[in-house]
Amino acid sequence: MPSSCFAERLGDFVPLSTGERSALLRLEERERTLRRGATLVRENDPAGELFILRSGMMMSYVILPDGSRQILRFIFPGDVIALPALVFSRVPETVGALADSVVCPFDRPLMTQLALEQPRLFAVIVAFDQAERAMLTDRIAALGRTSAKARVASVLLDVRNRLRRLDPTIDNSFILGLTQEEIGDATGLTAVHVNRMLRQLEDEALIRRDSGRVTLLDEGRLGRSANYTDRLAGLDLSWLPPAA
Amino acid sequence: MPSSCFAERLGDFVPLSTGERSALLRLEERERTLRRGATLVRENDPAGELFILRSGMMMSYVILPDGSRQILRFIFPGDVIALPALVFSRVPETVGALADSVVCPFDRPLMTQLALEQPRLFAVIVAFDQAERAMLTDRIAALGRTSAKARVASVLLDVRNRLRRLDPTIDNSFILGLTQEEIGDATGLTAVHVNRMLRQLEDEALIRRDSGRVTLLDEGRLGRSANYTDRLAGLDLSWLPPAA
DNA sequence: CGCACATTTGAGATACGTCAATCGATGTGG
DNA sequence: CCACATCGATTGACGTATCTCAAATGTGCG
Repeated sequence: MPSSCFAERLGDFVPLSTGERSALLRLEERERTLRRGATLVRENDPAGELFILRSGMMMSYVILPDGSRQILRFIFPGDVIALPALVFSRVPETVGALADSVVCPFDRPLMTQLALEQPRLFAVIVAFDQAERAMLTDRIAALGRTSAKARVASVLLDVRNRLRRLDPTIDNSFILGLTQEEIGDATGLTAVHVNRMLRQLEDEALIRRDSGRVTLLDEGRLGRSANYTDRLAGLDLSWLPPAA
Repeated sequence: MPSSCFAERLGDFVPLSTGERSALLRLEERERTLRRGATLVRENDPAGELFILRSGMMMSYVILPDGSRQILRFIFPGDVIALPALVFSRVPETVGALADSVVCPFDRPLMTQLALEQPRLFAVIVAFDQAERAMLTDRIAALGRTSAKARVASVLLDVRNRLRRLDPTIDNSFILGLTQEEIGDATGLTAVHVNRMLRQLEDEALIRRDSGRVTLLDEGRLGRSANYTDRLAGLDLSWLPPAA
């Protein structure tokens, strides 16, 4: 059976039946390639397709009236893209590629069908969405009540943890893949100030940097100062009935 | 048939069958009363029950290590409380009462059962949750990229719109029901600065205030300066199959 | 080899926070 | 019914985290 990156990810958390796996495969029949910088869907576009990210790294963001950008989430392989498009007539967020990426587009009705015919599977998708919701609230707390340094640290930890989930090989050292301006747009800061915060983290021996590669030198202290929680690690799917 | 405030709310968006209404009623068989200031669930409590707010006004929030508080969302009658508890073993947010309130507690398995036996209904609940997700991302954008004045204005608009959905009588004048400290904890500001922003909004003839009552004097200008979107108004549930 | 873009650093401006005091409303015990 | 405590709103003076503007220094890519 061909592999579904979505099924692989869900399978890390709950066992999936053959029927469920093949239902998931139907979501990944097509492919589209995006170069870094490309836009997949634009805010206010009529909602048409949903996507699953197969490889690369993407982000969703909004542009405010004054032209500034707020990045809402980083998107990694196995994530569902534009789930909100399921319930809005116009998509509420722009989605763009942070690195060369491959997505699998599928039509909204396919997800509806899955909701009605594979309720267990749909419940798993909802569970992941809740984990993501928790990440959004963490970000709200970070933006509202933590320092610039903490917010930058939290982005570093977040990206590292998401990358490690895809490649358990990754330890404390990884390629960030974000410009300082992108970090700033995610944390509500200026690129200039992000730079100063990175330098400070480096001066305090919390991280090391060379040419795009970041090494976390004291993860414990970093995590505490950033008030960081890995939400995917806290998921509890034991309430799901066994696979059909 | 007795009324379910949850069914009433969903019924504003999609027609519900008799069977669906009675399934929803099972979620509201019990009641618990809370006084203003009372805590319903506390962050890190083991996840047990979910709730539907029947009357009053509540909030969810987190307390950061330095003792500061970030309010994540305001909760109004008909809202599901602690949905994240469905998928986490420990609840990620504290929920407390902003006004004397009545909630209907129900056990997690009841929601699971609903997910599996009433997929259409569950899809509606997911849709509402997506609307709420959009409100969270709006708040992220507000915290990250808008001025203190805009954030305060956006809270005013948000509360007014939510209240109006419950009582269409409400026009531009309403009882806010929040202290300035609570507004600050929602917007990432200090109570002192919230006060100054309210005064500025008043000086600019955007709002009027007397003793807890707020009147929006220029909703258009207020909405633009706050970059506010009513997410519930943008919901599109036409993709749902007809009621069983 | 040169151009676009990201990073880095400095100097000065500002939005928002902190601290502190006053005032009014509400409630409570004596 | 009053004295007093409490809590929220208000305002002023001052401190500081972060932004803005500007220029220099890399750095990958055609």
